Amino acid sequence: MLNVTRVSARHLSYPEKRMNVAVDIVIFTVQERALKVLLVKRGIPPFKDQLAIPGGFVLPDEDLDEAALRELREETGVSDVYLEQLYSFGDPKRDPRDRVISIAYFALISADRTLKAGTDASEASWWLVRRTPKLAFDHAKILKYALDRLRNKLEYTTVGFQLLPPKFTLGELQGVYEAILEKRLDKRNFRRKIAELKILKPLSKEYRNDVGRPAQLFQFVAGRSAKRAVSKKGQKQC
Amino acid sequence: MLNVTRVSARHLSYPEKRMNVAVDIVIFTVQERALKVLLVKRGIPPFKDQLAIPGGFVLPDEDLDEAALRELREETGVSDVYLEQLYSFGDPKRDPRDRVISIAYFALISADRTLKAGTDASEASWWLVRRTPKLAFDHAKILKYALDRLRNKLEYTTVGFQLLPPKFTLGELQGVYEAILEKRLDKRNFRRKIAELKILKPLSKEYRNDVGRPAQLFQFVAGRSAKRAVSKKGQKQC
DNA sequence: CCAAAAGTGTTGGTTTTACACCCATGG
DNA sequence: CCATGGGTGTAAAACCAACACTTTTGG
Repeated sequence: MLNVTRVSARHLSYPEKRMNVAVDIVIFTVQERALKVLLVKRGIPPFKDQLAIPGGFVLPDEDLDEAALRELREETGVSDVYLEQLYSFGDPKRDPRDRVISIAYFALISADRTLKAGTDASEASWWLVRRTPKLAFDHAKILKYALDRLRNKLEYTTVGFQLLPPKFTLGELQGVYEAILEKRLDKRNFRRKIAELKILKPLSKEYRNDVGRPAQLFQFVAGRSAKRAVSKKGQKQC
Repeated sequence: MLNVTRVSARHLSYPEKRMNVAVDIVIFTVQERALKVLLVKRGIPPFKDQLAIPGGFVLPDEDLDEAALRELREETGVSDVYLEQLYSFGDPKRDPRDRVISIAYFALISADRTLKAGTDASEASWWLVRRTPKLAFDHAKILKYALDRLRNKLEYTTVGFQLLPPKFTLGELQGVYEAILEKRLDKRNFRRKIAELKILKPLSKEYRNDVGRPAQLFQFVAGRSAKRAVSKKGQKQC
């Protein structure tokens, strides 16, 4: 409205060449206090026998999110997880055989979920994020991007809870944060911050004890908008 | 590494159907202390004669960023602007005629740049972000998404400077922030924050005076990594 | 009784907000 | 001399980081 500056613009027109569109999903979990990512071994070229982030092509009538969910189900047998679009990668040379645009997603699944066997020969397994081997395509770049995003989101949202089972202890929760941020956090400060968010309900009379004193179990209640989340930028590494 | 959980995974295979891939660019500027967005009137169906965000198809050998830059140049005659990928939209019905995946970008251009005439009949003009008419496709959603992102980035990065000419006053800078955040900021607090960033060089003996006392001109020096940027979450609206 | 993890408050430093007056120029 | 925007400091409140000991259980 209201402005006089005008320029001409090219007409939009339909192109000569269409492209392959895939979704690739960086699936994270935390096991044994370490952040892990699900990788599959490719059964076919290109990059046959190398490890890759799970993914697949978007079907003609599928929304991108649907495609990502479907792939996630196919690879892991799991639905109902946290899933978020990450970034799109479109280097014309990223697939050596044909042009493929990849819409990358990241997903968080809780450690208690065991993955069920899929339908074909490729196998998927969990790898320590810090010890991944060479990956197919530009998947190392995608993984790095996902990791950065996860770290950032941890500090201003409550995504971290997605990595835990429905009932968990504060120690486990802190373990998730420490695994992802790769630093130790102060227990008292951490608990104070979590408490301020008012998003945890203590389960009365429910405790867990492996070793040591039994810990109160909590449940995540998404309730209010979780403003300032758990962050500790400058906290000294213990 | 190290984990034993395994699931089968579908082979990746090349799909039957390819798709159209487009880039759409939300181009912002600040003029007269208001945030504006560049819209083009579509010359061809679908949505002929409606307003849309500028965009076009990705060419077969073009990276996504290149495609966005090219479109930006074609629509505005301007290169060398801030450009960032936003999100990808892929609802199968978003284009009524054929399936088109849109990779959305947002760009910031400084108010001093006048757009040069393009090469064909469609015309582009600046619209107040708060007063845009009905847009073609899902472009209203894309615009909203871009606006949210811009607001957020303003608070923890220095993107705001991209909306100003090379030389500017602190009043102008504050005006950009106020236009985007849609709230008044405290002058002294704003200036203190900017000063802490140490990213502005005062231009000695250079002043601007329209009305009132002449204001010192500054230059943006990208220099150091600009940690905590200008933010004022809970600042009282004056 | 030992080992292990759970649980719990206080203090000092830093950051953020609120707030008001004088200055230089043009008309 | 009036109108306009430029320029500047301080005090109170909120927030954040550092830090150590007691409790409960199992073995």
